[in-house]
Amino acid sequence: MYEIFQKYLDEKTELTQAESERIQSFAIIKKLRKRQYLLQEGDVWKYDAFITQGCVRTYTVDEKGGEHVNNFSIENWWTGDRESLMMQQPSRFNIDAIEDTELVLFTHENFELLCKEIPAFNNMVNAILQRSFIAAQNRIQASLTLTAEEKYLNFINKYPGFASRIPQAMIASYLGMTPETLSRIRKQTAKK
Amino acid sequence: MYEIFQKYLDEKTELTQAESERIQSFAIIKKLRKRQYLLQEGDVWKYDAFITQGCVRTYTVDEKGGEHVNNFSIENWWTGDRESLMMQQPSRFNIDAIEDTELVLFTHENFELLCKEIPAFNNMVNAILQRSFIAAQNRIQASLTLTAEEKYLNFINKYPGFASRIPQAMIASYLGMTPETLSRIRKQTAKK
DNA sequence: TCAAACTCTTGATCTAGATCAAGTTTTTAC
DNA sequence: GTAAAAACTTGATCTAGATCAAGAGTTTGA
Repeated sequence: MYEIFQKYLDEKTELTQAESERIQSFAIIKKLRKRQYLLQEGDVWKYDAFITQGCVRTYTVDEKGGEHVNNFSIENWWTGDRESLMMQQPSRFNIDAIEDTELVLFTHENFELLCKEIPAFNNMVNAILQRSFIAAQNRIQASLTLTAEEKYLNFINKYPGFASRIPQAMIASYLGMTPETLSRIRKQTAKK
Repeated sequence: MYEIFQKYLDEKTELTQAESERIQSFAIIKKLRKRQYLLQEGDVWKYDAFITQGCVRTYTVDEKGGEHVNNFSIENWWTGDRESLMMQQPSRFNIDAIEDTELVLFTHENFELLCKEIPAFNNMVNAILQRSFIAAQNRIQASLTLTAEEKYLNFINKYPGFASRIPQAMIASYLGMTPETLSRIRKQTAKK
């Protein structure tokens, strides 16, 4: 499934044949079964990871055992724990597969090497980071200003297709509400 | 007050004399009085802005006129609206000064030029963005998992010094609660 | 220097969404 | 194919925090 990542690169950057090959030479293909962990709380995250197929969630577990979903990532997105990676510290997050998933991994060492060697690659990485940051800001904004119902409508509007492949309870958690509340909201909005 | 920005650069990067001068040649010094806008909703943001002195808030206004504070930025931090800047679209945010404030501005054109010309500068900018993203992720995490009281304690722990220079009502808004609730929490926690 | 305008506190009441508890439906795994 | 486990719904009740209201500081600016 490396072709999917290659296609992504081709869309986002202009690379020479040699550069493309250099990138591919570092790529590690990884497959996850549904429920399988990519990262477990307490481990140090060491990769840059691109999803070519499937869906993954990033979440924390509180003292009472409750799970809080921070993020979903699907094909053509990146995943991982930047904080753990940058600070070389144990992660507070778990990442596991919601569906059978395929990824392209780079060790961060190799990834940084690619960023240094290939300016176009570095620029692409920075552009992605910009967009991730903007998305995070918008999410904070939404959490401060929207009601539960508005958060849900905003979510399905922004990420159509997610609702059908991700269990409702996880979406509820991502939106900061209980599964019961989301169920009632869905019933409400279906009527309209 | 450019020296403060120069000091920041010296701490974060290794620049030649010529590079430092090149950067300074693009710098625009801007002063804001308390309450003065740096950016108003509907305008397109065109700068990269570093605060050398003072404090600024980024906020939105909802249909009912309620203000929602997204961010505070103080000296040695950056501010602005990345989304408006990147997409060249009217901003949904207002930014105004909580105290008399001094900034160093770069037009985004010049800023990008500096990034291209000076790799060390580009690297610094990317490192800042990384940290901003991590901070945003942590804020999302906190908003999903913490109670009102925990959010406040987390805030004063993370940003000691902010509480004394920013009006309580704005902090309450930033934390996603009403001023009344924050006032009661402070009374509560003072007792302990 | 003093009135107007903010800022913060405190109390009473209300409500969106949480929690608790049972079903019902769907998926999974042998 | 079917039993067990997940996933979802629905109802009853509860509660953290919101809203409304009024008073007590504190700042501000002419």
